Amino acid sequence: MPASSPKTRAARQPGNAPGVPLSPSRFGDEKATRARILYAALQVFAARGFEAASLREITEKAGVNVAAIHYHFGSREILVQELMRAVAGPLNQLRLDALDRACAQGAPGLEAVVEALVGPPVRLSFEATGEPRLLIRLLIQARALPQEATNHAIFEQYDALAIRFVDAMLQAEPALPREEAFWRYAFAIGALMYIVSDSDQQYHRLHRISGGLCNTDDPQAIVRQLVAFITAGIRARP
Amino acid sequence: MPASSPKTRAARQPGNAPGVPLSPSRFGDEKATRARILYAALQVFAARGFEAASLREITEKAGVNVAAIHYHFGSREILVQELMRAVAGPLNQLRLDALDRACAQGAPGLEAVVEALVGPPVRLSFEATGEPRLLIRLLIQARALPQEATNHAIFEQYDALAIRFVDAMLQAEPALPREEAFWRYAFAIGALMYIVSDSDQQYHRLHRISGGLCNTDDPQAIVRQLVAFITAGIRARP
DNA sequence: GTCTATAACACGATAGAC
DNA sequence: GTCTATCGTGTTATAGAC
Repeated sequence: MPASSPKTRAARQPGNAPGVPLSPSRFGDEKATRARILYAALQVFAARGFEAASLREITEKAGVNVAAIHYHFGSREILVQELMRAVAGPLNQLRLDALDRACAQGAPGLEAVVEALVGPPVRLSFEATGEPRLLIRLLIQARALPQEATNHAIFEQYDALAIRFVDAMLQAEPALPREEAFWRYAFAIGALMYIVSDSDQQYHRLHRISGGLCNTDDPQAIVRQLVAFITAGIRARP
Repeated sequence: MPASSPKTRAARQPGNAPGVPLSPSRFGDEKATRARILYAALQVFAARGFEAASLREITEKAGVNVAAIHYHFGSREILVQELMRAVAGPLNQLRLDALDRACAQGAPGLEAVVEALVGPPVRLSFEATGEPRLLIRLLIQARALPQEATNHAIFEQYDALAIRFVDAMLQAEPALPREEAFWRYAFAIGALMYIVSDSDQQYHRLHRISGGLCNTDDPQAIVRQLVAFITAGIRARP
């Protein structure tokens, strides 16, 4: 593994502006090989898992050569890290922006705080990528299988996000004990990730077992249901 | 892939009694090769993911030969299926038993229903296996990566469980609309799985970001927090 | 039932032509 | 920047001795 120049040159290349929501065309110039690899990697890693996915499947989907990944990223592991950064960063920025907007109109109520937490990921997951739910499925797998490559890349920014939102929850509900606020933040994230991942194309579990009552393809319905459930849960007497 | 006799003979072999909680020794006779393979498979699949794990790592951990898996199970895929069945069956039976016990003392309150839903998996996950949380991590991965092998094996029994518990929720809270009951059942499962998987040996995210306030190694605390949050969420006005 | 040996193939990575 | 060819390794699965 020599520190050859193409790798380091490719690693410095911008390719993806921070804070920009994901979409097939927003990993950079859609024609650029690097951008096409990243989007194909999103699809394949989300569908197969990080360890199980192969670079060959990614390059086939991207329509590029196998060697292109090593030229543009240097290694499989670096590709994973850059993908996670490209996914987690914009998503969390949307949440922080939503929280800032809520705070700009005075001290936000609990509903507004929870909406800022769950609204952006649900909407982004459905609207911003070609196939919905890829994004959340990728994050679920980063959690399900802790790996050095994925965790170090994303945990730091998620920790800061959590503390920011817990503080906002505590400000909206001053009677809430600090310990409960942290537990319930975690419960909220769990409910969010589970429901978004639930309804993938093949199974639609909740839709099926509810006899069609729950439309898990409607992001507005998901957000509405999540906010009602989570706010009531946060307000529960310990 | 000829339908040779050893495979089918091995597949019929009982090896694991239904309804028995999981533990290293309860996949069957602890000395039996088949039982040792199953327990090693639980550990390795939970740690690495279904596709990424190799049979070699499983057989090394079980102290058996590589060929033993093919002799006792026939193929990698059948091993996965039998493992999922051995994991999901006993867990859900514990939940149904707990619900039955609650119903035996008259119509159960919502707290009792939720406790029957989340208590058994939390306790089983911590107490019944050598390494805690292996069990839930396995189920999370079965959800995160939909595969024919895992999903068909477990979804049917989970569907029945869901409907049983939603009915119990509706009986405890007659004013609750049926649609909301299904949404909130899914949210409860999401919160449960997320919190149990959160605190694996390396990261302990919630414990860390809460500054040590939340003890995610205490199953009683987890169940208490889950029940408070979920019951309040279920009772939310739509 | 358990082992060794090996077939048949997919993987990540790299060298080197263009 | 992009391709082909290939190396070395690890994988599932099976054949056959014991």
